[in-house]
Amino acid sequence: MAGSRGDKYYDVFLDYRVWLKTVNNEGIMGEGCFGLLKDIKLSGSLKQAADKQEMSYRKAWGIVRKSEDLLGFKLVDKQRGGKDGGHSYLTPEGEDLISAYEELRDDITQSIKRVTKKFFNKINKQ
Amino acid sequence: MAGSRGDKYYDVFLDYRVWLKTVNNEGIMGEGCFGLLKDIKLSGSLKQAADKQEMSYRKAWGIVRKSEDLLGFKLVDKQRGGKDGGHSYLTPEGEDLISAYEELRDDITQSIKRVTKKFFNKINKQ
DNA sequence: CATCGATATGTTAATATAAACATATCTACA
DNA sequence: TGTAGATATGTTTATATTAACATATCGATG
Repeated sequence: MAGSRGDKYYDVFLDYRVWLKTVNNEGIMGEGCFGLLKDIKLSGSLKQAADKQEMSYRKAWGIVRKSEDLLGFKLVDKQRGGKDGGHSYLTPEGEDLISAYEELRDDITQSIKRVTKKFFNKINKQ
Repeated sequence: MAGSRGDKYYDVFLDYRVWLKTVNNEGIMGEGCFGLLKDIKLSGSLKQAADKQEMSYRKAWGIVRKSEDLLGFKLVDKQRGGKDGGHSYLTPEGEDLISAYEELRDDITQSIKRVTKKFFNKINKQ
């Protein structure tokens, strides 16, 4: 029976989240912002990135703005008007941030995998 | 200036959270529940544990109940009535869970520290 | 110089989460 | 046998987070 003592806990798992935050505990960047920035890099458009991430443009714009406001510098170089209506590109700082974050996330994923294995070994032995 | 390019990012840091969850993505245990269980172990009382964690008894009780409901077994052996009004002790399963979780958390803390160092080295070099 | 499509942003409605309030139940012990 | 103090739980209020709606602006190009 699911959850009962003695089964192998196949129905539970360890989950985690990481954020870059200000010392004032305000979230600068998490998975949402990261995904957005990555898709901006791919598509050259905040709107397209928002669509890809299945969030409203309003929300996506707000996430980027908050992040930039907290950091004090631009992550995205945004242009409006013109034939295509506008476009968005990552600034060098934006590029730096997502590559560092990606590396961070990969590293933590490994850690979590290792710890998860250990955790469930321990639990299942008991 | 805080946040501006070129400073050492002293004003930002990496934060994280971990949870034990059901595959249905319901939280079984996080820091809140862990802290409670630990204080129940120390005090022998859900009420005292709630006070220690600075949360209402109602909330504490709900956290433990949800956790137990999802797992399908008891984490706390609760007795009511009597001279002292009642008491709560961890079940062997509860003991197992907090010791495993504690080990898990310690391990992840180490991982995060290592990754944080790497992250900020990278960021600050750029 | 009108259009189109993306950026920009205020406002309001809907949900979800958490806090607060209220009240009942249990039982060793004086 | 009434009391005290902790467990047990429904209900409601408040708060925070997210989604939805509405509307303005910009500017290369036909």
